[in-house]
Amino acid sequence: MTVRTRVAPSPTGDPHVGTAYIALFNLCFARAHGGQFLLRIEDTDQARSTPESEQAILDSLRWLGLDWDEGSDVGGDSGPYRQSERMDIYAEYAERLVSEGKAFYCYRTPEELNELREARREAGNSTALKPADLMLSEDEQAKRKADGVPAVIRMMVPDEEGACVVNDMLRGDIELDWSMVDAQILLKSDGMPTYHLANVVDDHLMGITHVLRGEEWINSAPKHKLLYDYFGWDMPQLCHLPLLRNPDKSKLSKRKNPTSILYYQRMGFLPEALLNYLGRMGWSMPDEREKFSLGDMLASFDIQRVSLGGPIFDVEKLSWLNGLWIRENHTDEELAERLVEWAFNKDKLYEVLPHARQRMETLSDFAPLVSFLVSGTLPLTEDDFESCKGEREDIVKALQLTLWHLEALRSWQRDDVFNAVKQIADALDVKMKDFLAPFFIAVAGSTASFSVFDAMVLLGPDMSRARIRHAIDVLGGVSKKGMKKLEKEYAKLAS
RNA sequence: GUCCCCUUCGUCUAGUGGCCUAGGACACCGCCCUUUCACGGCAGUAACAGGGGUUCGAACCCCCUAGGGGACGCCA
Repeated sequence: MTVRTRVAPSPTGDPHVGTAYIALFNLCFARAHGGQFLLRIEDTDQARSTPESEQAILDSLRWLGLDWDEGSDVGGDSGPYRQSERMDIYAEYAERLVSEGKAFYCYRTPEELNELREARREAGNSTALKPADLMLSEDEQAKRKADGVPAVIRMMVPDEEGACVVNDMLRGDIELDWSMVDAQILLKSDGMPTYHLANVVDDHLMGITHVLRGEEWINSAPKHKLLYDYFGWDMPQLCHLPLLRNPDKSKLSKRKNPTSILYYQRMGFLPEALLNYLGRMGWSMPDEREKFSLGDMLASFDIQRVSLGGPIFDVEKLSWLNGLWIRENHTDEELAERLVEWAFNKDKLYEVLPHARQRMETLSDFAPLVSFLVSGTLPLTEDDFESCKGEREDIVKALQLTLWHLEALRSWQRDDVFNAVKQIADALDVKMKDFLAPFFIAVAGSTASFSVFDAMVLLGPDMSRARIRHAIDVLGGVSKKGMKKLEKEYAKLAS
């Protein structure tokens, strides 16, 4: 048995707890059956995958203790399929389908596609475009080709009534109407494969027998099944795991919750506790024990014990569990070691000393100056913002607009953060000095601190965003109506 | 809009036709321990979404309704 997890960097490059969640269950399922657990890094979208974002994922998984087996394709020089000179294998497979009439070149423009989808929706149908919808006359096809219109390769799909039956290890047979399945793009105009092609080809080449992935993939299973049929390959057994949710039950997202493993790391959660908690999401030990290690989980793993309701990620219970791990599994000596490893070490001191030293008269000035860097959520109250200029409403607005801008940031260097904040300050026509005041409170807990930009860089993107979000909450938050208004305003600023 | 998945305390869950007057954990509340707070101990509030079947018997099987979520991209 060979099981794989495909991991893709999130748009901002942060390692997502959802990725670790899926990886954990893949690992348990594979190892509990004496099989292999392989990892495959997704790198078909150049905009997302950078060497740094890929490395961050690998580091995070390793930090959690999720080690993958030999044969994984995790970048560097080791990967058999990801190296750019090998990317053309996907094109070859796509061409093979074209020559067999199972795929076709498509020269349609984005505008045309929008119109076609709109027409279908208005007719009350699904928006799935079929080969027949996309067909151009031979003349037109040749003309566009000659004009150099970008082409993609799409797969042929049945255009008939009826359903595709997909088997899921937890749900049994699922019937999905063929009418919902569109002529999926397999090869993009830049020559890169889409997930669907890459996924099927890689899994086949890697000898994957079982795929455990998130529930959001159920709807594309028919496409994958069809591709396996087209290639004449055996399809792996599928298993769709429930999705981790925000407190409002929507799919776990960083806009509503810290989702980066780095955040939990910086917050001071132990990897074994975080992993333990993820193992409790949608799964339980046969004896209902709350606290268990990866080894314990492995020893009693049974995929049938997965419950299908999407679990809400509850930081409070995670904290309790983390406390249990700290208190019950560490001697003073071990705890001291962990603290040193976490933040109380020379490297971290060197990071902050340049910012702190100008403000020190005695050594004892140091701790209060930097304590916010090793704190979790700051104990703020509304009164802390009293010294800030402007109405409370305007402060909240400034915080929220900037928060969105910071959420969109790809890179978290000092200049990037500075520019993002400055853009909003300029757009709102507020002097930088006044604009920054609430950010000092939110991020450092006080206006008497070193540069808020340096502070945010040291804290990292997720902790910084979480602090700003917390400040907004402390100030009373934004009403649903107000939020819509702000979103409109932000859209205007951003464009 | 179309299709798919899901539905047990506020939250995570146990439960696979009789052991269910539905069990555990977090949170909350109360008491005890304690010079404070926390930890720990004890106790309490709190759930089978609704309606129809099937069955001697249904949280569990079937159907309908409702609610929630997801998918419908040259993202994964």
